[in-house]
Amino acid sequence: MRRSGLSKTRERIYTFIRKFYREHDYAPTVRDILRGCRLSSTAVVQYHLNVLEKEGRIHRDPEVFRSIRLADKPGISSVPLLGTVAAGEPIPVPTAETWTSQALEIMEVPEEITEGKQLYALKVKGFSMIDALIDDGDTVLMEPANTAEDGDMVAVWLKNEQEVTLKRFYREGETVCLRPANKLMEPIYQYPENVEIQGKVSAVLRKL
Amino acid sequence: MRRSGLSKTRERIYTFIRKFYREHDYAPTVRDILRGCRLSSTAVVQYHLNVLEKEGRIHRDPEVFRSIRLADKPGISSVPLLGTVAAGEPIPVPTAETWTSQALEIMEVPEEITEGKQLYALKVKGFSMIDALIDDGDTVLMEPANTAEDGDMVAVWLKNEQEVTLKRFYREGETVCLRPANKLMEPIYQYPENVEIQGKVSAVLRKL
DNA sequence: ATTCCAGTGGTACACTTGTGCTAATATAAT
DNA sequence: ATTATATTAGCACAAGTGTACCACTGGAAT
Repeated sequence: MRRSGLSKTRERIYTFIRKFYREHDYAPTVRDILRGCRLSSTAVVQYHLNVLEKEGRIHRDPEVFRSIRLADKPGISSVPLLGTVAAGEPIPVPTAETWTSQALEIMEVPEEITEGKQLYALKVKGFSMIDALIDDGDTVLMEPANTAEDGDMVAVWLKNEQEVTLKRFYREGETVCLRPANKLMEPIYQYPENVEIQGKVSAVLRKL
Repeated sequence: MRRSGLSKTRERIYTFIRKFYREHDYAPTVRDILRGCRLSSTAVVQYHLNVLEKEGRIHRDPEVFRSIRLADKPGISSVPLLGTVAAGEPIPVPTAETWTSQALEIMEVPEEITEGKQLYALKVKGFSMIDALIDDGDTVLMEPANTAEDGDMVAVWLKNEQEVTLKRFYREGETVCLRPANKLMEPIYQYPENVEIQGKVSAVLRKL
């Protein structure tokens, strides 16, 4: 008998449960495991399930069919809400530590929006970004960035003006053109030395 | 029978399943639902589960105990994208059949946004709603409604003008005041006979 | 040897569960 | 009123299911 090391059948059972969960999104029964692991007695399965539970690797409710749960979690992208952004304030740029340590809240967003990228969220205060069609109370999802491509919606820090605005970014010869998303309003032109890109706006979320 | 609006028992069953999942991490049986919703026949539960499955809100494997799975992953709701909305077009109002049958796409959004409510999504085409801070290409999440409270952002159909706009709704004596979200722009006043509420705007989603 | 124990096999019981069937009721449309 | 459709009700059956029980194997410690 192997005192050190893991029981082979028990590991096969455990991995089978994982596999079964991936394929069905619900737990297998004792007899599902029996067939899946080519065992010949429900008692064997029962025995190993009891051990696995005692080891804390699974949970079960007595007498409830398909009640096996793994000490495991589904992966949804959670995004830290790092603070608020208002007119005249620089946007806080997150570091590895601030990422979750000083998060006010963890927001859960679909992967569709993040596309796997590491984003952070900011709550917009005031109407200073209304020309970017961003309202008071909206949430913006930011992607950390120092540079931008033409057409990107970026958060820029204007050194002389000492303020942050959200604009679409275009290079035009020697200057930089910053266009509001709202086409009714006029673009502004700046020298590259005066603009500092703080991040790309990846999405806007408005809850009414 | 109510053709518009959702079956009450069916919604109770659906929310019970969600609640049960939150509490147990596995699906309820038909009889769990029966007891939890204080119904008196498994056939009633079976009937509504069949409808829910036809509507695409749940999935089941035949003859498998506790095989109910929600179309919504935990923390994420799926919302049918029913079409586009542009100036001069009425907003399509969904019925039970159109819910998933004619959905162009199923969008996944955080449950934080839907708050459990049954919403549908529309893609905005053109700039007709820019005074509501809604851009071309934005997605609006609509909640079906015929009435509105003061301050609600609603989609209204103006009969005389034959067009839909998104505005904030206020009653002012005999008339109805419709305010653009953009405070730079002027509100319009209408007689109640001319406005027909098509739904509440529950959220705005902009992907850049 | 003997004892101990993790692990395996086989089986049976009592209960649970999805489903099918029939009937009844309620509301809407004609 | 009549028809159609949605919903509720009661019940029975076959199969699925967790669990208890007993017997057995093989290696390790004594």
